[in-house]
Amino acid sequence: MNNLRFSTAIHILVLLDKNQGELITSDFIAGSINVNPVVVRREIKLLREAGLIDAKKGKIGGCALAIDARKILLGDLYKIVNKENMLGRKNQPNPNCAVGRQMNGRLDELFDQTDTVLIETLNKQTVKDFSNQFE
Amino acid sequence: MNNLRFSTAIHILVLLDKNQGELITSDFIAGSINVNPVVVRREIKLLREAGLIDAKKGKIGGCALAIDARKILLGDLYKIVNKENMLGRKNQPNPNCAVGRQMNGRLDELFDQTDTVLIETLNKQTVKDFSNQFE
DNA sequence: TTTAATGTAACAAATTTTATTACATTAAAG
DNA sequence: CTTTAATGTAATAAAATTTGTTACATTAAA
Repeated sequence: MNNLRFSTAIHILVLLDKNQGELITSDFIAGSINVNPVVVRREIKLLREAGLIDAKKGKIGGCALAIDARKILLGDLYKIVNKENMLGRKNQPNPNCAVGRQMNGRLDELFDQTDTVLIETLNKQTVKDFSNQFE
Repeated sequence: MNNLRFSTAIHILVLLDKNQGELITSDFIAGSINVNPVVVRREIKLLREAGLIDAKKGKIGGCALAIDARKILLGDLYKIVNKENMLGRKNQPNPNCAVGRQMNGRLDELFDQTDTVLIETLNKQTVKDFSNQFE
């Protein structure tokens, strides 16, 4: 997770929460985050596919929350923007070594356990909880 | 944490635990992990600086655990090999936007909390616990 | 003195991440 | 029905990160 995806996604959702009832453009969002609008639209695509956001095309288009920010858990958001294990990747160890042969099986268990704890922890907070911290 | 560092480091420590009393070379370790020996030595450097490993130079050199594997917590290991936030990096938002201006402060809190929980979770297991899973 | 190891710097290659350009599509408004 | 302003997305470029490799200095045993 050495990227900007979680930060970008939560920034988008906070902006939409703070502007409920309006349609917000990706250019406006990009201006707040300070990244390229296409990067924002790529992130919005994922959030849309996950059912968090609705987008309207055409003139006077833009996007808005599809569900209440109180229903969006941060762990769910994390899962949308990150498909990898938190503890990173695995090597492809030597199968002729007893340790090497067993390593990835053990790491898979550890990685799964760790990801589960992380997501459960994040799920204790909603986007609304996070957004409410902003004045 | 989109890299091989944690997997590589724990692989090294398991090998050393499984070969207590011997000096193990970075070439042997590299053969088990299936990576370049210099990559192994780079990781060993960190583990050495953290006091987990001793290395002996010269002919019949190699490395060994400096402390008992039962004293090495996985959370401590994680901190040695990863200096970034688990949830990734932060943008440099627009300070002229009310949300953008506050975003990184809020993310810092969330990121710190999350890292703390992860590390505490990992600290429930030692390298020995992990190593004992290997036949 | 030779040999086999660590230690590390310097650089190359590969992969991942982000930025940019271009353009098709959509829908409102004149 | 044409213009305008937005999304949607593909293709590519650029930047940054990660891993691999080469080279060589240093160390210590034989």
